[in-house]
Amino acid sequence: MATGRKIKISEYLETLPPEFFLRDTVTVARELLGVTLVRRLEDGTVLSGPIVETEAYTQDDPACHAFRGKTPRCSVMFGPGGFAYVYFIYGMYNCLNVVTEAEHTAGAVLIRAIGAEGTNGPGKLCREWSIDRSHNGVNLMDAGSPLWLSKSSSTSSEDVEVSTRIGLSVAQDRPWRFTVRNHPSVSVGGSKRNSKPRVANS
DNA sequence: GGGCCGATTGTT
DNA sequence: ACAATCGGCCCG
Repeated sequence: MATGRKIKISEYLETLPPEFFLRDTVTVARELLGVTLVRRLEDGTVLSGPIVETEAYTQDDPACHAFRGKTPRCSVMFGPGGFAYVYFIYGMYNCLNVVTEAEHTAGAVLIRAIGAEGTNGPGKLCREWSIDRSHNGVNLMDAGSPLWLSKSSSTSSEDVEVSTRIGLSVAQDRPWRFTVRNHPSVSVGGSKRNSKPRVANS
C-alpha cells in the first residue's frame, strides 16, 4: 500500500484548461509547482505525484531548443500549450516538458522533479515512469492520455523559490528555475553551479 | 556525410 | 573531473 495522502481516482481526472497553458512560459513554470503529474502505464497501473521543480524555456532564450527556429524535434513547442514535448538527450535520457504559449509561439517548461520515489531529476523521472519520445505531443489536458496533468495543487506561493537553471552553457543567469522549498526531491545547492534559491515574487 | 555537443547522471 | 552513449543540427 502506497503511503501519502489519500486521493480519489476521480481527482486525477480533473484536468487543467487550455487557458492555463496558453500563457507566459515563466508564469506557467511557477504555477505548475504542486500540480499533479499522472502517468497511466500500458498495464493500467497509475502513477502520480506533485511537480516540485520546473524550468522555463522561451523562444528568445539561447538555451531553448526552439531558439534557432522550428525543427522536426522541437516542432511541438510551436503548437499550442498543454501538450508534452519529450526529447532524447545525452544518448541515454529522455526529458519531459509541458508546452506553453499560444500556437506559433514556442515555449516549454521542463519538469525536473516529482514528489515521488526515484523521480528527482528530469532523466530519472522519465526512466522511472517509462516516459519516452513516443509521448511527444500527447495531450496533457486529457485524462485519457498515457500522461496528463490534474488539478489538486498543493503548493502555496510562499513556498516557491526561484533560482537559475541547471546544466546550461548559455543564458545561465536567467532566474527561471522554480522549486518547492525544502522538498526532498529537489536537489539542494549540491555540486551544480546554480544560484541559491530565493523566495519567488508572487 | 562528418563531426561536435547536449535542458543528465553516477562514478572516479 | 569525466565517462556513458546517440540523435540533432550545423557546416561543407
